[in-house]
Amino acid sequence: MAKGPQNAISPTREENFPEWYQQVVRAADLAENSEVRGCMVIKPWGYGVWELIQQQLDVIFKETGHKNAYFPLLIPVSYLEKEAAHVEGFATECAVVTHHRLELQDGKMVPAGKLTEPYVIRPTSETIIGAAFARWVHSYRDLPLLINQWANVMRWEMRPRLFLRTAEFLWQEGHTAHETAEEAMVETRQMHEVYERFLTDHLAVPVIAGEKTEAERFPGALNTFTVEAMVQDRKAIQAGTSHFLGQNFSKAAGIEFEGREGKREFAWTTSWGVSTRLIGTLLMAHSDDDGFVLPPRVAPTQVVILPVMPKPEHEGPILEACQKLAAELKTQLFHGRPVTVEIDKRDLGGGVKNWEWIKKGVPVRIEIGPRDLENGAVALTRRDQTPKDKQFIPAVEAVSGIVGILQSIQDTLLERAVAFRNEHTVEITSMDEFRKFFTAANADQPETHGGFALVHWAGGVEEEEALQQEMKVTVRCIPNDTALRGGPGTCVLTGKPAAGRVIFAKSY
RNA sequence: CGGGACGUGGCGCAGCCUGGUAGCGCACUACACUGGGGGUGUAGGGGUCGCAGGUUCAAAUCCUGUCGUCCCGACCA
Repeated sequence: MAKGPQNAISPTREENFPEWYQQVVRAADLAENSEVRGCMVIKPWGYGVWELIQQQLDVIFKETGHKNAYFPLLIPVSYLEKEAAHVEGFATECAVVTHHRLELQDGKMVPAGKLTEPYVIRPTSETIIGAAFARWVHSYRDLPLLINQWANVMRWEMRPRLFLRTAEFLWQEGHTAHETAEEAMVETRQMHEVYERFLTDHLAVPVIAGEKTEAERFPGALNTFTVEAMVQDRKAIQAGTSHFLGQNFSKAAGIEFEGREGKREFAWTTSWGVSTRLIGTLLMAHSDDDGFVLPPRVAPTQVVILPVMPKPEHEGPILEACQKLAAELKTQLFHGRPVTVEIDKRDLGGGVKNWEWIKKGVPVRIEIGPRDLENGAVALTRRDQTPKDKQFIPAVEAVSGIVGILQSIQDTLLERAVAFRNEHTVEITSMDEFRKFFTAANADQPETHGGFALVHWAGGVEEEEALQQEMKVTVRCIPNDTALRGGPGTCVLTGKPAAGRVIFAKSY
């Protein structure tokens, strides 16, 4: 029994958060960088998490009346020109396709067959979906149009980070068109609430839901709603946005219909999306210095069974017991789905397997050895507790109790995240305090500092940009929650009357 | 795109300053002993040093360019 490092991940969160993040992604076998700049290979364990996110969100989308469809990857450049603010927002990060053929010249493949009109690889699909909507909508009877697309998009980011900001990423983008502004706003808010609920109930990540200020709004949108999570370095991460696009995109794309009064009207559109960034959010919200910690609802495997077979003669009976237990566990339903179980039969020694699963973040590990077989017991360990907190319980209890245990882990993760966020959310009433809160004591090697600051705010785009310049903080949102929002007060910067508080934070 | 660091077997690194064709730890393979916190021993396999040029009798080591990665900034799901 050699002693290893105390934690499986080095450096720890405290020592170097960005590096810790990279190490967890790798240790948990979630993804790796590929040979293509800024693009990642999502490995089975990471993709398994995405599949669960997808499946569960998809159910909610369908429940709320949406249907899936698929639109082209390539968008004619001219489409982007139609909405001024939109082009400006995305122009600098578009990958452009200019040719449609390769020819061999001097042993090298060179592009040939220049396209008359170049395409961009979609950075988002408002424009091309808008063009389709324009063809589909003729009458108010065709509305609302409620469409969702699961797709990949590409944004040529300057500084990619696995899951958080990759050049290509997977997401879903909802696009809807409505007869009236009110209806479109109801839709926008509905999806905003769906995201809030999903993050909280499924990912165990508490969020502050609210509206973006003008400075942070989606290019071309009239209102943007966001759910903002706090991760363990106390920064904010925008986890899902819903946009009320007004008639900007319908005018640009020509989504017109004949209204009830017989007049031509432009539709009111919305769009909303979440991406594989959710996996990065999950990771930074829950993981510890031993690796990934998965909320059971999105764990590709919820229970791993580790056979302990000191002698060859144990193999038969123990594997049999493992299979029996696995079969029984699978009869249990957790949130409507059979508990997912894997038996790790690999011939690896001692704690090696155990630590692998710890690093991958599997919610429950169950060991079955010869002693347990005699006692009809199993050794159960939860990922939300330390590896030492192993409990020996009768096998039947493991089966009957598994759903409760999974739910308990799910709840614990949420509680911890809520506690962490509350601990680092402060009300601030002066610029001195504000600067102090958002300034690291050690500028060269900034320690973890800051958090969410609730402040009265009456500033505009310019003031926000100034603060971003000065200390990298931005208004994350104007919270919906009236308790957070509070009553009227005095703007911390300008001294002008402010309607309520906003959340400031440094962000990803 | 601006500032900084770096690219040597799967991973982490040394070697580079003072050029002479590659080394360490972990991982991997086999066998044995082990086996409920990642164990031990023995024997092995694997790299031409990101890529492209240049200097040189000779380059991982020097020069130029380029691509990529990481951190900070600007931009962003």
